[in-house]
Amino acid sequence: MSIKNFGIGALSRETGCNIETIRYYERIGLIPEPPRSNGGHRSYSRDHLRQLAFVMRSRALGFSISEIRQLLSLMDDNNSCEQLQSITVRHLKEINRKIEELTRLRSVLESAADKCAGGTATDCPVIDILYENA
Amino acid sequence: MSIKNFGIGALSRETGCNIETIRYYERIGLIPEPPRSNGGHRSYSRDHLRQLAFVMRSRALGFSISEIRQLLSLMDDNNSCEQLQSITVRHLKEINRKIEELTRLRSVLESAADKCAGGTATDCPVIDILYENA
DNA sequence: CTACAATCTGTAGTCGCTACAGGTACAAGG
DNA sequence: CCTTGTACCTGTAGCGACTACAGATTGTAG
Repeated sequence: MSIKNFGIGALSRETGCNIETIRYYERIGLIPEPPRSNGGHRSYSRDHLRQLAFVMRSRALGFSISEIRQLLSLMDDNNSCEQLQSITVRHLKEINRKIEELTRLRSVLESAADKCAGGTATDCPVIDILYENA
Repeated sequence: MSIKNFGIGALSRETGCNIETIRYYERIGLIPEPPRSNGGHRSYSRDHLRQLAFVMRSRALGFSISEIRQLLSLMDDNNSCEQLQSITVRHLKEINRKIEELTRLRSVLESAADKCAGGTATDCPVIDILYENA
């Protein structure tokens, strides 16, 4: 007498996750294999939905698949919070690195675009900057 | 009586570009096919080096391969500077979008990491945040 | 001449999906 | 019960931008 289960299409609609992606996550072991109907159709419960939502949220926050795997295994064990925090902090550092990098790129490109004055391509400042050694 | 040419290894050392990547760029037509020695080894000149440096610098500035293809074709034609500028500006917008996104992620993750107080994984604030619907 | 480094081609793997093709299951209407 | 239409199934191939081999050939210094 379980609460009503649902198919992969409904799970996809609920979570906004592509059907192919759901099957992909299952194949690589990020989410558990659900039970099947007699005909072989996947049958999901609320728990599956919750787990998929966790994975999706982690992805949206920029965690890689292998980082998510770590998070999941740390949650299963009766681990201390510290390891989870350390993964998060490492991830944060990486995000900060990316932000700095992009900010640097932006200033280079902005200065190039600003200098464009409608000449011909051969003396375009964009080209100059791309030829420069940074 | 050309200035002395060099092999792919030297080009790799000079530019810092991986040998396999150089061959890859040649295969996809980002850099021209160089002449070959009798035995079939590639023989590069200063011009090749310059072209590869251009491609690498563009990549480092975050341009995609197809964007670089556009830049190259615009340089070949006697085009106006404006098209080059417009590619650059489009690219800049994308970079700004990414910076904003990463900044958003950072604040979410920072607040999670800050709240970690050394409890067990089950009540870790990191986990809570990953389960939340953003 | 020999040894060893450099280079060659071609293919397959990476990551995180996405997009088929070609088949089977299920739910609703007649 | 039967048909229709959709949902779903598996398996494989593709994307971008490389990277990593394997196995053969070439170039060069002692």
